[in-house]
Amino acid sequence: MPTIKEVAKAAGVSVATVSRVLNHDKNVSEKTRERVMEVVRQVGYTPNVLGRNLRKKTTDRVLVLIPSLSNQFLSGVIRGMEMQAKTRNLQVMISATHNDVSAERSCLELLHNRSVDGMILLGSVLPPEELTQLAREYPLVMCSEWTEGADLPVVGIDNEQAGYDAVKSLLEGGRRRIAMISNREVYSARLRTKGYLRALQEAGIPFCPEYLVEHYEYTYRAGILACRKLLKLPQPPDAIFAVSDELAAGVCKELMEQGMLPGREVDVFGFDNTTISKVVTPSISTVSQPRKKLGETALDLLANRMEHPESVGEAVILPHELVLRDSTRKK
Amino acid sequence: MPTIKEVAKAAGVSVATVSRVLNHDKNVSEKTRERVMEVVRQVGYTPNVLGRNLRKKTTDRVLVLIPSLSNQFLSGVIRGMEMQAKTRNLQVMISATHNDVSAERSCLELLHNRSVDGMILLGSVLPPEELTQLAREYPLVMCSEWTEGADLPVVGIDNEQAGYDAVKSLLEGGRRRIAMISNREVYSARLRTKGYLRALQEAGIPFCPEYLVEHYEYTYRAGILACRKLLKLPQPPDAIFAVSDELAAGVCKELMEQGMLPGREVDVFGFDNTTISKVVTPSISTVSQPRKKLGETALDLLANRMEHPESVGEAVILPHELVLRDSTRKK
DNA sequence: TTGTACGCGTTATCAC
DNA sequence: GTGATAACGCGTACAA
Repeated sequence: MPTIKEVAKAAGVSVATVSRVLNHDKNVSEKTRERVMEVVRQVGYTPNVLGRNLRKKTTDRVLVLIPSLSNQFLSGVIRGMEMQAKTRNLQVMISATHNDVSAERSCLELLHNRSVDGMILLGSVLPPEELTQLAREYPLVMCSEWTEGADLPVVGIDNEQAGYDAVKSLLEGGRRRIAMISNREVYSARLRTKGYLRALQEAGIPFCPEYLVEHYEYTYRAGILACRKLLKLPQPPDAIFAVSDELAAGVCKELMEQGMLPGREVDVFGFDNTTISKVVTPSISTVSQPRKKLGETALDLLANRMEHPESVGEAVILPHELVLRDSTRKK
Repeated sequence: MPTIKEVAKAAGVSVATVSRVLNHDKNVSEKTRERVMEVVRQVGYTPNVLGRNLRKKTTDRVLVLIPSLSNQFLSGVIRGMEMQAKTRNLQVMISATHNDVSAERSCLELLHNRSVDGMILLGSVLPPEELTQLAREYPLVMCSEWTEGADLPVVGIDNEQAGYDAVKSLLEGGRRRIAMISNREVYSARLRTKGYLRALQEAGIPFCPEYLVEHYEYTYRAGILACRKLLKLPQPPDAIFAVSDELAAGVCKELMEQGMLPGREVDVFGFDNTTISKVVTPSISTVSQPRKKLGETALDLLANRMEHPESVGEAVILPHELVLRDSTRKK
C-alpha cells in the first residue's frame, strides 16, 4: 500500500506537489502533473482516506438509517438518494435499525464521532426532543416518515390529504361503511386517519369507532387479523382503507377466504404502490408516493445542512397520486 | 467537540493516561481512572474515530454489498450478519450496487483506500479473476450468491441439490412434463438447472429443450412472460420450477389468467421462501435457505480473513429445506 | 511553480 | 503508574 510520500519520492517532487496534483490544484505545471500522475498510475496509488479525513475533518459519507431493509418503497427512496449523492460526490451507506431504540442510538453515535458527515432517517423510534437536539448539533434530516414535534428538515407527502383522497375515492365508488386500518404510533398513519375522518365528515357520514382499528403492524398477517375482526362486526364495512399495501393484501386474502371478492362486495385501498399491490389477485388500489423525488430531496436538504449548519429546518411536501386497480369499484 | 487533549488538561493528566483509561489499559490507578472518566462524562467526550482509525489503520467497519435492497431474502441474511457483527464489535454498513459493474467497482475501492476493513458480497457482476485478485489483497467473502471460478471464501447452499430436490418433489406429485425458468447468467441458477436435469434423467424423462427457459430476470413480470411462452407450446408443461418466488408468483398469476389453478392443472415451485410465496393465492411451494445462518457464517468467514489474511479460501455449504404449499400437489 | 513544516486526534513506545 | 513524544497519511499556510 503506497503512501503519498513514496509517490513523491518516485516522482522526484515533494508530497505537497503530489497532494496538489491529486486535488486538482491549478498551481502546478502540466509537466510535473503528468509525471506525478504517471507514478500514481504505476504504483496504483489511492489516497488513504483515513489520513485525508482526519486532516479535512470530513468523510464525504452520509448514512441512511432505514427501519427495515426489504421495504420495497424505501428502497426506491434510497435509489433517489444515491443518484443525487453521486452528483455531489458523496458516498451513501445504509444501516438498518429494525425499529430498535438502542440500535438507532448507536448508529447516531456515528455522527458524534465523525464516522459520517450527515444522516437521513427514514423514520425513527426516538422521542422528538432527542431528534431536535441532535439535528441542532449535526446534519440530520428525516424523509417520508417523520416524528411529530421534531424540529428538523423533513421531506414527505401530505399524508392527511392522501388519506382524505383515498377515502374520497371510496366514497365516489358508492361505499358508505368505510373502515380504516391504521397505527396510532406512527405519525404518518395518524395523519392519514385524520384525512379519513375529514372525508367522512364532509360526506356527512357519522364516524363509527368500531371501523377504526389502530393497533396493527404493517404486515400481511396483521391485515388478515384486522379484516377478520372487522367482518365480525354486526354491520361489517363495505370498504377497508389500510395504511400499507401489505396490510391491504392481508385484508384481501381474508376477504376471499370468507367468500368475498375485493372490489365487488368490499373495496380495499392500500398505501405505497409496492410490488405486492400489483402482484396479488385482484390487484390493489393504492396511494403512490414519488419515491425517487423523495430521496433526491432528502439528500439535497442534507447537503444544504452540511454546507450551512445554521440554516433553519424546512419541510418539503411532495405530491402523491392515487392508483386505482381492481380492489375498488370504479365510479 | 472536545478532544483527548482537552480532557487530559481538565483532568490534570497526560493524553496518554486518558487514552489508557479509554482503552481499558490496566496500568492506571483506580483514582486517576475515575477522575478521567468523570471529566469524560462531564464534557461528553467521545474519541474521534478519524484520529483513531488513522493511528490503528483499521475502521472496525465492514461493508455488505447488496445487488438490490428490497430483497426479502437477502435482508434476512443481513440480519444474521448484524447479529454476529455485534458480538465482534464490528459496524455493518450496506451499499446497493444495482448490478452495475462500475457501481460495484467504486464500492470495492473503499477496500483499497481503507474506508472499510472488509467486505461481503451478496452476489457480484465482476469477472471471477478480478474477484480472486481482490480477495488476495483484501478481506473479501461472498455469501449466498457467488461467482463461478472465483477463488475466495464463500458460504451458501448446495444449489444443484436444491434444484434436484425441488424437481424430485414435483415428480413425486406425479408430474412428468416439468419446465424450468432459470437464468444462464447466474451461477446459482445454473447449478439449480443442473439439479433439474439430473432429477429428470434419474426419472428416465427425456430432456425437452423447450421446457428450459433461461433468459429471464427474477421478476414478477418475467414470470408472467415466461409462463405465457410455455403455455403456447404444443405440449404445455404440467409443472413449472422457477429460480425465484417472484418469478413463480408471476407464473401463478398467468396460469390463473388462463383459467388454470396452480396445484391442480399445473404445479408451481419457487425459490427462497420469501413473503410473496406465502402471500399469494394459492400459496407457493418453495426452497428455503437458512438466511440468518448464512449471514452469521459470512461474517465469521470475513472476520477470520481479517485476522489471518493469508488463510486459504474456504467454502461452507449450509442445508436447505423444501416448503410445500398449495401450488404443488401432495403425493 | 514548488518545497518545508506543521497540525489534524489518536495510539504506542519509550523513558521515568 | 504516569508523562513526553513520535508516529499514522494527508492538506495547506507560508516561504522560497
